[in-house]
Amino acid sequence: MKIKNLSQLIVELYEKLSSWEEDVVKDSGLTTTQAHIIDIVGHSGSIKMKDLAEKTGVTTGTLTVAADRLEERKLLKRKPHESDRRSYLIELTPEGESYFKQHHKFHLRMTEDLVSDLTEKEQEIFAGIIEKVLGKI
Amino acid sequence: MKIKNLSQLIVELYEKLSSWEEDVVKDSGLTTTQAHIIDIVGHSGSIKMKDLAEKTGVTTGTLTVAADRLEERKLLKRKPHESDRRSYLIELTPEGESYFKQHHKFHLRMTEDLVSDLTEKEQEIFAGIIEKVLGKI
DNA sequence: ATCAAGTATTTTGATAACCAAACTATATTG
DNA sequence: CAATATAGTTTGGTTATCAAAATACTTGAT
Repeated sequence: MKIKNLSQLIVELYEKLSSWEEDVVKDSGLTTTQAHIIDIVGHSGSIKMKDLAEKTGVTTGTLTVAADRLEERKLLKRKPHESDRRSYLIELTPEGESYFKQHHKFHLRMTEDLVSDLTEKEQEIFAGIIEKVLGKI
Repeated sequence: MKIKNLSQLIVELYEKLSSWEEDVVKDSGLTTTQAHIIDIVGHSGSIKMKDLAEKTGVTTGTLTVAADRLEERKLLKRKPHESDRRSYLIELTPEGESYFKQHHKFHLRMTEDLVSDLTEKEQEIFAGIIEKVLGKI
């Protein structure tokens, strides 16, 4: 297998996933950053600003503003940290949870769509290879 | 194969690729948009603003500004269209070409790294599955 | 040939993302 | 307790982004 071909295929796959994700996020009325934040909080549960900023890959200053927007839209809330008065815990509101679940469902549909031409066997092999690539095996 | 597992794996793979790409682009001193534009022009060669905007997935207004920045940095240039005086052809400068080639090399290294734990056979299967997923077969 | 309609790009006006650095409030440590 | 560290916000500045208006040119129909 020439690395060149494989590289090209991976880039194309990445672009396909990327464009799907962007389309669905924009349709939902959030920016990609906002959706990313909802997704991380949805997965992590209650999380400190600082840790959330780190996971999101932005500075705390950037996150402050993004959290403001999401709080305005009632998708998340800041809860005072019980033992550290400098800190907040970020949590999803019911609306935020609902967005998160919906987005999760989109991923399932997207995956179904993506692998619809693969046999059951091929899907398993695909999963195994991705696990290996991710260093999970 | 449960779609749920596969979906999770695909999301994780996507995130891994995404973070690699972002890291390397930021290190290069360009924004992701700028790198995206260089990449598209590098692949397409001489291309009209309108077509470039479409391929990049932004409005022509957005592209005008981005092209200005890249022209300031001497990575691309506007060349008047020979037969349509409303239009420009966008091309990479030698510096732009050099950036493009370097980025391409990064993709190759990334791919090598990514599939280093796979056997030759597995790499071929992986490529075949991606081709199928992309509708190339 | 001319004039209306269409097209390519730029400009404008607004919101949002993003960073680094300064700032505020609280916590920790010597 | 004082000095230092940490969590989050604010500030000042660049860039991305869009929709809609403006500009300059092309095309099609009469």
